[in-house]
Amino acid sequence: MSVKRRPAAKSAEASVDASVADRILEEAARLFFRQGYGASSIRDLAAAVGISSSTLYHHYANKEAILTAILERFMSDFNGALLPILADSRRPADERLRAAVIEHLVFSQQRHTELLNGHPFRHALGKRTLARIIRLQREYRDAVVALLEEGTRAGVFHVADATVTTMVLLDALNGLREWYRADGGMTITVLAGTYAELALRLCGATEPRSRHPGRR
Amino acid sequence: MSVKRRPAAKSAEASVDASVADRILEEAARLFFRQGYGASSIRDLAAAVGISSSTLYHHYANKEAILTAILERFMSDFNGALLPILADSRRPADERLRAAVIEHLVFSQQRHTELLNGHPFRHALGKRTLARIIRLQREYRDAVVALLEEGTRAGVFHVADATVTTMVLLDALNGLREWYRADGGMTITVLAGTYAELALRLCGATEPRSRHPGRR
DNA sequence: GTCTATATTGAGATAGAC
DNA sequence: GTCTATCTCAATATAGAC
Repeated sequence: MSVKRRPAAKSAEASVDASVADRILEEAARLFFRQGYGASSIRDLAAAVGISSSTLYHHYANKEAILTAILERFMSDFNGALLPILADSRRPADERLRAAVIEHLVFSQQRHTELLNGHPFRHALGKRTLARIIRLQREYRDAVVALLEEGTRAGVFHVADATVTTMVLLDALNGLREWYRADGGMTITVLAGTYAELALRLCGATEPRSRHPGRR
Repeated sequence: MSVKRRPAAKSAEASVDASVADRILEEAARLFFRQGYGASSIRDLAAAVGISSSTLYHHYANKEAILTAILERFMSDFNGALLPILADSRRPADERLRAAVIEHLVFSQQRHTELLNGHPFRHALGKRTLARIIRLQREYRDAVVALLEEGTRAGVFHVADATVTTMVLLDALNGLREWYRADGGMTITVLAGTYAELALRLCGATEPRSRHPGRR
């Protein structure tokens, strides 16, 4: 349970109609994102949800289980959205890459509080859980590598080292959430378009001169 | 004190001739890097250095002061190494970018345990300290933006949005430390060369056909 | 400058009633 | 399923002798 329906990008206030287990995940994601996992106490979380701390333990075994639930749900939803785009063999590689970059950024921004993967959290997770998370990340990464290789074989890309190029691309995409703030005037959609152009450049896609980004 | 001489990339064992304050920083960086700041206790650290926990407080006011010392020393050394490269107006922009990318990666790898900036640590630092750290980061970032703009004006680069392109580049460079392990067969020097090529591509530098990376 | 205690706080988690 | 009250422990930091 608690993995069922969920209003992905709830605007601001806590969902009124969501189950307690879901509201816990929602508030936990917000807290962990803002204050960090270690600095968010079980009591903080209980207060944010509006329940007592012991009620939390009725819904989740412990603090780590909450973090795990957030991460696994996000990652599996994320892969569910991205993998079909990457592997859609009917479209040319550059189109798929462009679409994937945009979806990656838009999806991540819509649910940015749940995007908690990063150095710190590795230390908070048990071995088995960490392994599952990493498997999901690797699945996505491998799909990107495969796309770059396929595109290079097709002559659409010119990628010398698909693995390194993929890491460069993904690190750039994931880095965005560290500095992007929605109130800065740049919409995520516009920004995603810019990133897509840069990704194509990175992969040595032949740039159509008509809409090349090389202007100031 | 403790900010003076320091053997930058000490191979493995603790320096015998270093001061206690320096050895504390060295072991703290290792511990924080491996286990995370929150998960490293003052007792762990004392044990690693081979002193009692109370002796630590003779050298540093508290745990945060140790983290601060590590971060500030690293960042200021880093800027000291990189800013002159970026701003060396005698060299063409593409050469400077290539050199900076390589130095960024090599420097970061040599002292990778000290490279602790990332989401988690922001929550461990006080406001004033955090502001100083961010100022140093911004100084570096601005220098990169300036280089991209200068190179574009000179026709060496074709960068549409220097700020976004800079973030893409820096996020990619900083992301490396999360997944790179020196025992994986790839030397950091080779890898840095690949990153430099990709950086030039990203900036729309006119690729000399003789050594273009577009081969498998 | 280093040590052996120890004070103090706040965390995660549980007991058991309703 | 939710609460109040509490246990237990580990962490930062300090006191004060040598």
